[in-house]
Amino acid sequence: MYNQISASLNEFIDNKLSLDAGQKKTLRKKQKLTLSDSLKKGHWTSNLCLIASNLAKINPQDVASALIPILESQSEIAKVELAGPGFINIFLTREAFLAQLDNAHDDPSYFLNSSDTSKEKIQIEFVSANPTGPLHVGHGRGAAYGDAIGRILERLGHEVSREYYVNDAGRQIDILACSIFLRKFECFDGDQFPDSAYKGSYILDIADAIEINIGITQAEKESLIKDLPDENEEIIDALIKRIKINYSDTWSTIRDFGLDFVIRSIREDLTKFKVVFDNWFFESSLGELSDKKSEISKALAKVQKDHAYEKNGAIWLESSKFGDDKDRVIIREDGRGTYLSADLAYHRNKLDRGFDTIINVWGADHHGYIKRIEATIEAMGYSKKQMQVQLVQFANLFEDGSKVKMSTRSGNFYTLKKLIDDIGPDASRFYYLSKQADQHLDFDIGIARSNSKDNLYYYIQYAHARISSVEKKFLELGKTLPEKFNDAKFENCDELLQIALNAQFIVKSSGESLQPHLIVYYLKDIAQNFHQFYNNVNILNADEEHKNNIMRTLIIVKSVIASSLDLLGIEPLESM
RNA sequence: GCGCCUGUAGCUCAGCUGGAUAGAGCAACGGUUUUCUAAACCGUGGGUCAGGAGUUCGAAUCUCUUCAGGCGCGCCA
Repeated sequence: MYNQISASLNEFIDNKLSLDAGQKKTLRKKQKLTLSDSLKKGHWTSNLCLIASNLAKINPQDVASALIPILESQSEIAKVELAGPGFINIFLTREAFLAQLDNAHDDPSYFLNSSDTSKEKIQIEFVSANPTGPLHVGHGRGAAYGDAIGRILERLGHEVSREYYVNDAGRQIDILACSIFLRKFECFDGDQFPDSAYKGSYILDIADAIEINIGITQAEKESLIKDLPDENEEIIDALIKRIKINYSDTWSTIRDFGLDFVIRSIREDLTKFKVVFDNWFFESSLGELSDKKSEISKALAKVQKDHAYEKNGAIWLESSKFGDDKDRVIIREDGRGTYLSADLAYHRNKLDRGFDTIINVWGADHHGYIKRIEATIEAMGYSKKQMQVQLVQFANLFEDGSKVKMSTRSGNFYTLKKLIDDIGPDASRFYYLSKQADQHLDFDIGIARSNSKDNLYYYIQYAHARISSVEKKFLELGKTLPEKFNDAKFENCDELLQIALNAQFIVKSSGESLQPHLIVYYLKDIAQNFHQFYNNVNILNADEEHKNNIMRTLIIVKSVIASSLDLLGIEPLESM
């Protein structure tokens, strides 16, 4: 019906209104046909008359009086009313209303038109946490978000590739290797261990796990930690340098082992969280700047030719010419590349892989980096419109009303694994997704864990479980579940069905805006309406002639809840 | 200083490509179980949508401004 009414409205605009071409175009774009939010306003609502009257400076009633007879002549439409400031409320016949539901249930894209389902190749890069330690609860939000928009975009017909960018080159990895080395050979007494090294207990686990035949003597240890600089960051750099020079074989063994260990544990945590990546892209695969044939060298050479210059011994990218606030160093004075240079090569690699759109999910603290990377993309000759950055804000964890303290420095932080073990992957995902991603989230573990009525997650699951239970009992009576609505006049289901119809529109707008929280709120809405219905209608004891439509309603609501939860990566519960 | 984000009921938040009386959950108070799961439902109270100005037939929504809060502004990653 949506497409049919839309077509009638567009035809009306084209043929029956005296507007110029530009106005008609505006009108077609601005007019909206939406599901009415209350059945008192009919089944469908259009604002066409309001917009048209605005453009043509005529009374909305005059537009309506021309439009209404056209709509009412259609056999599926029972009546059309002009209401409020100029809305058109369309009331369908019962047969047409119920037919929409059967159709939408059979075809999950029933209300989407062809332009909505045009296939795009979309890449989503998310999490991408540095492989220097376990994922913490902050990463969990990005993981839940990236995976959910992936599922939503797939539902809308797009081809989605999920990627994790592994920063396995650079200083932090050196710090990781150094930290393991120091623990492995117990170079420091417990409280002397440098603050600038990673102090988390996982470093000890890695040190325990690694098997190295050679050891180092007490004298060697002493000389290693002798005459260290005063400043924290300098201490770790000095240690790295000394170990690399004196123990190069052991260093690379430890480095490779540690990196592999951390990446494996990250992957395990994500798998537990039901987030699976199609591709793990290693920064190291871009090669070294010293190798002229490496991918990073080639990428840099390309921009260097036209959009870079030398200043103070470093090579600068003219990013300010492409919208950045200032120019940026891509090759340092000492000849090493910057983080941006690797990222530049990485983005070139991604864009060359033929995606229509690449989506970068970043922590919100990186928002200052957006202009820079956009400028880099433009400088390389691509369009920044191909890339979309989605920011994810930090999540604050609360327990019993007080904030859970987290200190990354000391290694004393709340890990994602702990959260999943605590409340399960599904409830975690649900709460992560319960608020717009780019805004601060207060995540109350106490509530998420509780069986109390303020736990919204269970409120929704309970609706699904209740329907499952009724279905089971219905089948136990030896009946079969209906596959269509019949023509019964029973209308108690209609409010609930009207909401069920909205599912496809919610998925569409949540995909277009990349906002999964719209689905969370929709789930709350439909669950609430179901619970009301359940309390009002004694389902299994209802009149036989009504029972068909009631059961059909429940099947549809259950399927809408299940498929909406699926978009969030959550398994519906059959019983509670 | 510059840039981005936020300010809606006591609390946590929806609503923001302008539209019909501003919503929900929790908290408070009062009800509902001989009946399919009471992790539910019903009812009552609660708002100058931070303040001000502007655009419009119409503003929580758009523009400007003030105030309050968060974040970012490296030859770090």
